[in-house]
Amino acid sequence: MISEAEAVVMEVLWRSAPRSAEEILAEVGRAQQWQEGTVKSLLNRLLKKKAVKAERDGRRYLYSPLLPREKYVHQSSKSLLDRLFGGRVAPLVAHFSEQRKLTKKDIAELRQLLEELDDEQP
Amino acid sequence: MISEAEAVVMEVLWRSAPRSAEEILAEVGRAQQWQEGTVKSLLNRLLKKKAVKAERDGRRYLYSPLLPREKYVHQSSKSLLDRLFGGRVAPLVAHFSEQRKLTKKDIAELRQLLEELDDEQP
DNA sequence: GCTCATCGATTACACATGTAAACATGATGT
DNA sequence: ACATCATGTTTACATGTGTAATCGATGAGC
Repeated sequence: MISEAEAVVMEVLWRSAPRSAEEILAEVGRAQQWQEGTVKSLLNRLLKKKAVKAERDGRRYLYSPLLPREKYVHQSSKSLLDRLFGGRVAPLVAHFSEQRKLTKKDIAELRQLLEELDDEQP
Repeated sequence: MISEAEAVVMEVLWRSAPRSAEEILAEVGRAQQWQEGTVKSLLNRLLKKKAVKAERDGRRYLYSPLLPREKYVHQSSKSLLDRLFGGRVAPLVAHFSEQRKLTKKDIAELRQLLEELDDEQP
């Protein structure tokens, strides 16, 4: 699958695409301390993995995601959930609850969510 | 940190410890197709990482976890949550909800959980 | 005491990953 | 047309990981 460093590049493209390597570097170079070559390498690996595509734009390429963020998020979350929580969501939430890591906002949103589920499935 | 293959060994020890390498192999060997040497290597890496300890028992060693499962679970979950959901729990649950991956049991438990939170914080 | 079976420790090796330098090539200014 | 610059491609290299074979020590049976 796609690695953590690669995912950083993907996040940039998911926010907005197509983008040139230079633009990607500009956006990510600050947070990560990456050189140009690093971003180029990552882009090439992503191309090889068919996670992004590149279209020529004059001298350079513009990159766009092929792998949808939704899919990546789902794969990652499901894998974690399966490995650590027997594939079930409630135990995960319970875990964060025990760690007091639920914000008031989380709680409000969860409540909201559950209500909506009620409405949907009468 | 501790890798996925290593975590498989840890799970065995978290279920019950101390255990000999042989016992660990017996328990994981079926599911994973691991040879003896593989388990030994993983145990050694875990020792080096201070994730387990070993106490002599005659000719062999008995291994026990040093890293608590709670800690491992928390690190892994938090890292995923931060990277993919802005560090917040509700969006993760929403994600699974959209994917229709909330079981009835999940929903019931979440509801329960929220009620308990109400009681706790008056 | 010598030999063999058992364990753990060491070493191996291919592939992934993070990080980047070196190289190639085509566009550009002069 | 030529040198230079900007871009992408190839190669590099250390470290981590999955998977194991081999080496070495140590206790057990003869």
